[in-house]
Amino acid sequence: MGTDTGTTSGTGAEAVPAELLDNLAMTSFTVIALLSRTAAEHDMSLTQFRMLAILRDRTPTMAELAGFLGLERSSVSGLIDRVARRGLVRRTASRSDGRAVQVSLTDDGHRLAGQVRAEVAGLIGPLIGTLTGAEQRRLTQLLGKMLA
Amino acid sequence: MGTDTGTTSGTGAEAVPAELLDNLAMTSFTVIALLSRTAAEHDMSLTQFRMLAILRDRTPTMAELAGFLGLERSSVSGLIDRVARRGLVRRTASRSDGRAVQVSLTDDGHRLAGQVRAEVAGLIGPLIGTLTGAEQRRLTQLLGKMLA
DNA sequence: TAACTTAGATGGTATTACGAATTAAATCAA
DNA sequence: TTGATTTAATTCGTAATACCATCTAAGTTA
Repeated sequence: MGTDTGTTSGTGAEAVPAELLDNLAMTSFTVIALLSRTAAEHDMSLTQFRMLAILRDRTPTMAELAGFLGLERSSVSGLIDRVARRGLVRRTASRSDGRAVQVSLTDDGHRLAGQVRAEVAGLIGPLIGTLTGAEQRRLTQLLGKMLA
Repeated sequence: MGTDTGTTSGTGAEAVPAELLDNLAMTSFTVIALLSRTAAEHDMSLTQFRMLAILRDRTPTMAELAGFLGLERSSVSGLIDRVARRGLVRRTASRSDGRAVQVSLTDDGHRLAGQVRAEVAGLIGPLIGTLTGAEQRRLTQLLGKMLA
């Protein structure tokens, strides 16, 4: 009793194996903590880091960016304010819509985004280093299937 | 160039495959977002939810709890204040150390923690439902090995 | 007993994120 | 074309998060 999430022999593949749930949660917390720490070393929040990653290959409007981040537009205004103050992103008036604002990375922003990504890769290395090459490929594939 | 994280034929298993890095990050954001949303529906933050999960099978001191959460002790004080105000946790004076405080879940806290966990399982279900049973077991095992 | 260390709480600050209200531009209707 | 409505973004006020520095009380050590 207590944990009602065990691998019950139910009506098919519906019940979530408790161990998978736990492993997914723990992995996620580990990865996110790692991303946060790396971002923090560059005086960035996790959200700012996400934003930089998103802007690497996009130039969205404020509303679109809010959509990507799952935030309200009002939240993104302040977020961009702070990052723009540091010269990492730039606001450009949209030519097609006089109300809209296009957000893009500056050169500094591009540099920082790339650098942080490399650092993250360095930190994730030891984590996935416990897996053999074949296991890494299998994990990549399984996660990919799940996300699809 | 630009992305310096490709699967370089390096000195062994050191380089991080970019795709694995991306899949891990995306999975983590997905899972964390799911946890956050579920917590938010119960007027809890992600940290509060983590705290509840931790307290399910522990009765740590404030300092120990801070260690589990990776937070400063001062941050945990306020965190516990807010959750205790809602009757989910309880502070008890430690008998072995007059300075220390033991934190434990109340019955309400236990109930809520269990309920939220069940809801999370329900939301993760569709995600991992794309995998066959065998794939789920393999994923569980791979994540477990990585976390070990 | 005096000096030090540790546990927790408190106060002040910056950030985050929200909702409500505001301004300006765009669209739709008459 | 004017007037009403919708939409994009910002601003304002609020609550929560988390930090650091500081404080108090309780332990430990010299």
